Amino acid sequence: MELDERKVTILKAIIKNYMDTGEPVGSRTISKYVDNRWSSATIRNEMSDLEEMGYIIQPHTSAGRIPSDKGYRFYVDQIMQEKDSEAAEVQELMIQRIDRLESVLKRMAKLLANDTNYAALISGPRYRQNKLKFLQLSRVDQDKLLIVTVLEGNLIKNSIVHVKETPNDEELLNMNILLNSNLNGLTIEEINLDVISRMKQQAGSHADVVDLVLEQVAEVIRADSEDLQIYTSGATNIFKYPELSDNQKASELLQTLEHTELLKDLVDTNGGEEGGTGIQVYIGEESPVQAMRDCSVVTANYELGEGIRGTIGIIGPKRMDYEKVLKTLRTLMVQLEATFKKEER
Amino acid sequence: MELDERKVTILKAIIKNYMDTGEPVGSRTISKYVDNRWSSATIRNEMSDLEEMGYIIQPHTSAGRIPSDKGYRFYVDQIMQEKDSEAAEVQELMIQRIDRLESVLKRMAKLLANDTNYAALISGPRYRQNKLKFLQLSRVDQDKLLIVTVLEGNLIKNSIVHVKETPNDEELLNMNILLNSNLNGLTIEEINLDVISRMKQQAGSHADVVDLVLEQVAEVIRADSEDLQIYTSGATNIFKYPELSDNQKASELLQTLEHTELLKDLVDTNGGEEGGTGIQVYIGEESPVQAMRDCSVVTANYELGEGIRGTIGIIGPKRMDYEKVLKTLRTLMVQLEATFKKEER
DNA sequence: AATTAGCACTCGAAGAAGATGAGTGCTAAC
DNA sequence: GTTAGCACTCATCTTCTTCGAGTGCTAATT
Repeated sequence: MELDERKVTILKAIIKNYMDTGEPVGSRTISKYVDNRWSSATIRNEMSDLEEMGYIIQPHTSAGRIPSDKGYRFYVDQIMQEKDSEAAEVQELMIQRIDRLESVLKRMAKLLANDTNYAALISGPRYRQNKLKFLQLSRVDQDKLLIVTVLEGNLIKNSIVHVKETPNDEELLNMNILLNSNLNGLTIEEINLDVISRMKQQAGSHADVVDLVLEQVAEVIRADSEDLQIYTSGATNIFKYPELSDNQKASELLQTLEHTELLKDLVDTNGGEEGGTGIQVYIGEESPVQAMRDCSVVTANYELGEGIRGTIGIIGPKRMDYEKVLKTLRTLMVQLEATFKKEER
Repeated sequence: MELDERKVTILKAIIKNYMDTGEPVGSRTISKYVDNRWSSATIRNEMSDLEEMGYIIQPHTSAGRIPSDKGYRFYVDQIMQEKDSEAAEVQELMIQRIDRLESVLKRMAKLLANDTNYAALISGPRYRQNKLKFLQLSRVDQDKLLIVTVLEGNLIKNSIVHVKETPNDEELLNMNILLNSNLNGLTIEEINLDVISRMKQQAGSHADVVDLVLEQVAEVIRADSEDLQIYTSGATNIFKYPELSDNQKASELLQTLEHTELLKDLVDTNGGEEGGTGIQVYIGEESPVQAMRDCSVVTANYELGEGIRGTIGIIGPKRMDYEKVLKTLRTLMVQLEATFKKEER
């Protein structure tokens, strides 16, 4: 059997209606929806076909139909084809200042959740193969040294180490020159024994400090690439959708959103490979995350230059407003990247 | 009427039983619980008295009794009096290293939630009237300066500013000396026009950089004292308690936990004034947060020296295991402060 | 051949009626 | 002061009924 034009019209009508109400929709409703172009009986026949083809489902014998995963998939694929020109108006994307990327991302998640009424998720960027750009030692106390580590991409990390005795100002100055001239531009893998021993030699009486500093630098870089930061917002929005808010499901979903390690699968996938917008839609069973099998998940990858990339995601009911979500995400990505570029300028 | 010994025994028995089961407890249950020391009829009479006195409540005529807020209050007050000597064993409080206080606090909230099976909340420390300890300018790019600001209490903040042209190394060195000699030990209020104009004069050709730096410093300090960080963990634990997990209540409570601004009242209160352990117990209606009127909330204030203080909180059902929670909190506080001191050493 | 009106049928949801039993209050006896 | 005994209450569970939205099928119509 083929999906002729009338079937498509009816399928879309079913999906649209179900999106609004969340209730199974019957043949008479559709008949009215299409201005009685066809009678309810005709619609019934068509619906019967559509069900046989797997696009819609009857929850029980005497209920209307709801879209199946396949039905949503068809709908979404259609939307994705239509290039929407107009951008969604994202409320107040006045990111006044990137003080810390983290805070921008958090605010962005909040914005998204508020704007869409679904749950939003955003992963902090991963910095791969990052290079050292700049190191600075300073004395902050009698026995404490502050190490500021700047990585490629202007990622800044601080650490404080304790030493028996801090070098004096001149020695510090020399150490800073020593560290920077030896280490700048190296990735952590490139800092090998050879480099280290040469530095120690040059450091003379303060070789122990070199050790401490290197240890810290290694830890800073490792910590950053290891624990993936994921921020969520609007998780409780799911209570707005009856089909998700029964206790069992809501509990599972919220628990998943609370434990970021369970969200890795969502964020790890490199959706950008298709070269398109990098936006992916997972409907129901398609989701890589167990607890989201009753939801739809839309993810988008952002890239802030120099391989710094992360993921934004929206989690909502299967009947989410895909059109709006896709638009909003696209707009947001553009703005995020633009804001970042401007700041980097 | 007086609370004689038998009434107290029975009241405690009711509370203990209710804590375990979450179901109203009847006279026969209690009778068995006290090894038939008194018959169910006697218990009934006593229960009738206890109800009249407001310590227990009958949800409906033919149900057992449950403790009222007043009943819990009595019980908790008794526990608080008994000085428990033995410390609770808090799982694996091996905080290997304070890399960033933030991450320690997050982990601690997680720990607490796991350990108690209630929701945990922890507020980042507030730094009041903070003094500048150290400033450092470095060049990281052609047109970018890195400003590292260290405040009293070793709170470190970074910011990057754009300048038309960075000073050369020697000028930078001089500027650092200038900034530190003029600003160290001052609070933001103390940086007045007088100080600023004097510095600008001394800075000569790079007076504009001084402006930029001061602006950043002001912002860093302001941002930090303004937005109070609150981390929550184990929010979904509330689904473990039927009396809290009906959709209405759970939704409200979770929403409150998601919006940190609603938690301010819990964290702002300065419970330490009584001079004791600084632990406070809010039972039901006593809670300052609307959505927690059906819960109990236990908060404790920690202090990490130099006026850096914050709050830890546990949110659970009224029938929470107060004894355990109090013990755990006390232990945790001691350990947190000890860890911090050691690290500061 | 496609469409539609008509009708019997299905089945979940909501409500009513009754059965169950845990738990109480009260009284009278110990 | 304590306890046994008993009538009474009332939430909960089960069963039964009603109701109606929605279907599938058939026969008539275009």
